[in-house]
Amino acid sequence: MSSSHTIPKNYDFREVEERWQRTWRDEDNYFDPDSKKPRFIIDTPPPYPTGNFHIGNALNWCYIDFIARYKRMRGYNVMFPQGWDCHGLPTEVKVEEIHGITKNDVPREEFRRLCRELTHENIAKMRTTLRRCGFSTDWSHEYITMLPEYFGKTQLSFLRMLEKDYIYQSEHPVNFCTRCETAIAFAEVNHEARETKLNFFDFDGLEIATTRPELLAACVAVAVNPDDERYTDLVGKSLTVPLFGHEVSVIKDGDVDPSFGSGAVMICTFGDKQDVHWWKKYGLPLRKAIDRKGRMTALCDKYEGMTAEECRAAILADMEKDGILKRQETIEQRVGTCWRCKTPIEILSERQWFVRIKPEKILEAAREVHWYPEHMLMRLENWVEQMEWDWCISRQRIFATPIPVWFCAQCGEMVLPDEADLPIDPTVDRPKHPCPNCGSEEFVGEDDVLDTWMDSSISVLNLTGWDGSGTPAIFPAQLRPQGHDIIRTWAFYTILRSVALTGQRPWDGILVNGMVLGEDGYKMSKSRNNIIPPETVLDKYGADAFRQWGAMGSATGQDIMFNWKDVVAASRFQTKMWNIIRFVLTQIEREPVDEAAEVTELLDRWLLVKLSQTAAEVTNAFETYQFDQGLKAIRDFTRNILADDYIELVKGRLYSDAPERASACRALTITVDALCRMIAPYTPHFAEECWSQFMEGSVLKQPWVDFAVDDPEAERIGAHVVALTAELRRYKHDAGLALNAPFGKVNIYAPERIDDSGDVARALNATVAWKTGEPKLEKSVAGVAFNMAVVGPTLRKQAKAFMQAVEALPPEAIVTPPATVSIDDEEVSVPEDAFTPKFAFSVEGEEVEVLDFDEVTVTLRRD
RNA sequence: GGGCUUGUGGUCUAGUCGGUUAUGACGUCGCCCUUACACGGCGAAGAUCUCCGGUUCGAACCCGGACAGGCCCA
Repeated sequence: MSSSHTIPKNYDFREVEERWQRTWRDEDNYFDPDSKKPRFIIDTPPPYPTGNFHIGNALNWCYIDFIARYKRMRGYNVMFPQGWDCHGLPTEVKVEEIHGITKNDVPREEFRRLCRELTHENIAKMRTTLRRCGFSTDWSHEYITMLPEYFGKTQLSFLRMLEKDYIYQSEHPVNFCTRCETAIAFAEVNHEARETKLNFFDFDGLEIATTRPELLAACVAVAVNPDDERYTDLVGKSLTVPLFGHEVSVIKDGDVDPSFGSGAVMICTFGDKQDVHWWKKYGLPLRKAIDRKGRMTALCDKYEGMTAEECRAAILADMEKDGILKRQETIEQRVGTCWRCKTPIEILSERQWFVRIKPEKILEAAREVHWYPEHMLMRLENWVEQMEWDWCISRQRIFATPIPVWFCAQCGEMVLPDEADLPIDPTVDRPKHPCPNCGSEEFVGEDDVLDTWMDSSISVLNLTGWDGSGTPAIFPAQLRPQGHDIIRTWAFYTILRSVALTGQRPWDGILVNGMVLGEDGYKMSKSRNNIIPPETVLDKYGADAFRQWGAMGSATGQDIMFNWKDVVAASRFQTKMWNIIRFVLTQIEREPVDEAAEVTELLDRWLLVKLSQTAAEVTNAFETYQFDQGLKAIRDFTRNILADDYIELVKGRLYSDAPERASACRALTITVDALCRMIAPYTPHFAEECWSQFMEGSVLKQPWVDFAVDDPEAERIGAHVVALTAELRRYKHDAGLALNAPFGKVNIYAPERIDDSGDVARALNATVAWKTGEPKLEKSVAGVAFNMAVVGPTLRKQAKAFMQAVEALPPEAIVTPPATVSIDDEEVSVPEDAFTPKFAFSVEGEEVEVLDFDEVTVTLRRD
């Protein structure tokens, strides 16, 4: 116990949080590789370093921090790393914007340098926010994917998967953004609704409807539904493509929707995924009409060099001129767009690198992982089961991990670097050996780079120390926390890579959190102007209040609406608890407290029972990642049990000089100690500050509450006393009396002897006499109360009739139930505890009021 | 079009292996500045638990359907 001191009247979160953040040392949060403690490795998401830590990230980090702090207190060796997923288009675009250049204006390496520079600045800003939130990050396990030590591992993983035939290159249709000039994966394609024109035109005598006339030059077939009687004669015939003149044949396929457009569809390479499907199925020729920059190719004759949009207008104009354009309809269409720049994607056939997808193996591993909440697994299953193409991992960009491959300029042989030399940049570095096939020393470096997910999908391998020589000793990790928006990307790719490189699942569990919506209920976005940066909340109410909001906003896994009210409520709870701390402190400092004092009095024992139940509830909540329930249990206990019930009842005893006050002081000390520990994962600064008023050292380094009190007698009788007091106070209130007004004489008749140490009398400002047995009152039975939990299951269909029969019984029979009652001439036995009588009281002589409360009868005479 | 998910007082929300009076917060109203706290205390009002049907003695909860919202995807 610390010596007597003054505790500030108000809790100043600004001063307190800043002070503790200065006091804590990073080393305390380091994962210890030599430790004998059980491990708890968290595969934290590496955010994209935009410079702003989004409130959605912050929610995710709150969860992670709750877990990390809880697990440390439980004696685990916790790894809570911080990664940064640096590569990718957004930074390239930002650099182009800042410096007023395009990526081709400066040498490749210079452009990369500018990207790295910006990224470092952004990371620095975001680190500040992380620290302000009070996250217990393990800064010794920070990783930055753009640094050689990380992307060298990305390259190593690439080579390993290439060896295992998981990676191959091939020409295949891919999603391509012509603005970014790069291939992208399906996961990066968004779908947007747009209005467009459906154009009906004469195709060599057949009416065809298309939304993409600019692809006419790429037309390779016309398809109709086999059951469509309009076109049965045409199948197998050949038609001449208007404006271009090449011949295509008419095929039949059940996928053609006869009710859409004219029922005849032209297949082009490639208008959409369906075209790719048919193209493969029927082995159709390939006609490339659009190039990587979105310009029409030489195949398009006079339209060559136009953009797709210009070409569309030109072709429609020409059709009109030739009189073959019949009509146009406006329709709503869903178009795939680039996730980053919103440009409609094209499907181009390109030589690209792919990762083979082996659905069964991925699903097998995914099912070994424990999913919280469980149903999120289904999202992954649905995604995996409907995948049609392999994962396209090559990108035609600059700021990314280079694909570590050269090709022999003479014979085309693929040449790989020595693993010891990684990382390499094949556009700068040269192979150390001549071509093993032809001996040539002329090489062409691969200038494609890797999809950013190739970096981030080995985060857990990196953390566990994977070096290509097998499965790391501390693999798999214990937990992956992430949002449900990236299940089909980050979670999916990580499982895929883990299976490919180690043959195992990457983690024991995955905790999927919801999205943070704005106060208006919509996803936060610039256009809606509903973005709230975490810093705004930190400035106004502090990190601990923000963290409480994160815990309480909604059940884990559900989307959570940002809500200032909840933040305010959180900060008020801190004020409330702070005042409790002040109260307890003044009481225990009044006289030196004997640490060995025993908790002897009824209500003190009752408090400890409730505390013990709360501790069990909070522990269970942490174990199942139900952070809202844990904090709710703490708040309920603190406000209702501790403040409103207990302290109000024992105040009088504490103010007195009664020897029994030592028992209350002891109970309060134990309670405050446990509360500080339990709330520490949620509000570390606040918990430290409270703890430091009483105890030495840091609460964060204390073991988790290990507190179980089993005292059924105190629990039962204490509950009676508390409820009884509440009833009597309500009575006082209803009678228009102040709660501390003198109240006269109260006789309480309970079935057993109760010793409340005089607490009730002091709380009510009354003379209280506890008695056993029944008061000498005249009472009459006024009704009956049924215990449905007994009546229902026992009597089932007869329940209703039974209740009617009981109600019809004479009063004595309700007080002393008969063995049976008759229902429809049948004798039905009366189950135990099926009902209790409701009494009405009448008193002769002295005028006393009677309160009937459970098994307890109270008579009172007001002064 | 498909998958997942949600629908509870004015607002947001808890809850449900089916059981008497449905949780809490904010808001509203009334009383109270009681030696921790007015950022407080005590109390009140306010919900046919989205709708329809089914199972059941009994449904907010289980089943079927409808409607509406959200997310992900085609």
